[in-house]
Amino acid sequence: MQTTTDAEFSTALRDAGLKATAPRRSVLRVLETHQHADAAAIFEAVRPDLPDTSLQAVYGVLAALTDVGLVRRIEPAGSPALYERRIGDNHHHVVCTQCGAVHDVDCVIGEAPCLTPSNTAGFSIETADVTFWGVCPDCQAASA
Amino acid sequence: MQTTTDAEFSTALRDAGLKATAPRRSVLRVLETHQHADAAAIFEAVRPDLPDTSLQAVYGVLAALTDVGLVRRIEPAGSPALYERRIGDNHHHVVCTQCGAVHDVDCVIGEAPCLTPSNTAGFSIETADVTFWGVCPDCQAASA
DNA sequence: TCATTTGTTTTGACTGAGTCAAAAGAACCG
DNA sequence: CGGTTCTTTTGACTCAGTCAAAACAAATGA
Repeated sequence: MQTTTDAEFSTALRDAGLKATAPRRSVLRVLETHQHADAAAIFEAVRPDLPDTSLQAVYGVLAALTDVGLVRRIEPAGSPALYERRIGDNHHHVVCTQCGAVHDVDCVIGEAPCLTPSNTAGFSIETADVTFWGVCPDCQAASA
Repeated sequence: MQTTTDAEFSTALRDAGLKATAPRRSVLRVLETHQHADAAAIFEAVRPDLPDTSLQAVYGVLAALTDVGLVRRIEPAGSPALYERRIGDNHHHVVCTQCGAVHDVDCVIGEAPCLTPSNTAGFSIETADVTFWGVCPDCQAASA
């Protein structure tokens, strides 16, 4: 159980130029325990706290937090967008092709892997997404 | 202008275990010239040839072709699925963050880059998607 | 502390992309 | 050429997300 206080969340929000509101604090708190959650899951997790919150509000909060860089949005092919709070360390993700589970994967080689394509077709490259696809330990066990 | 014949497309389809039908040949032909096209664009390109074809048929054809490996499906975050016929060489893609243009990028280093994550969290890794994000030459020129 | 301004959240309608199922039709096999 | 199997068509439907306007709350400064 991590114990970031409401005051700390509020400070983080204000430092990012956002107003500190209950829905935003609540979403940040949910993201401490729910890694790689989609908007619907975050909404469900927030609801006990804030029963009057709507899914659309969660979308709005997530868009605001993503804009200022407090959360990161990932969109694996075939699933809805997922959000995570671990940011700034350029890590990647591995997705289970059977159950859809997502885990973090540290950088492949060195600090900024795969950021040096051989031919860039004239593009100025800014970032790279890397998504690994495989089978998670649970699904491996289930099929054995 | 590439000149794959209908007979050649038919053979390729049958070799893959599919029946050789007009919509499938037509989609394959469209993919020769339209790299990285989405289902709607393919549908439009196919329509002059086959006026009675529906978008749903195109979805069906693309799903069948993807299943047997004749085309590859990519899903950059924020755009609909794109399809391409260049397969089997493990290349990646660079997407323009401004206009959405997609170009191929050859493997970063060696033949199968980024396929060796440092910690796999117990997953058995099968493939890796790499998507680069940047600004294409046209958009660079437009903003200068 | 209160009023004002500005930024958020709520509400509800709407869109885009894609899936699903059943019926009609076309390819392949002998 | 006939029969079986695979495809395509048609149409309804779902899911994820966006958009706009009105109601509301947080920060600012008097």
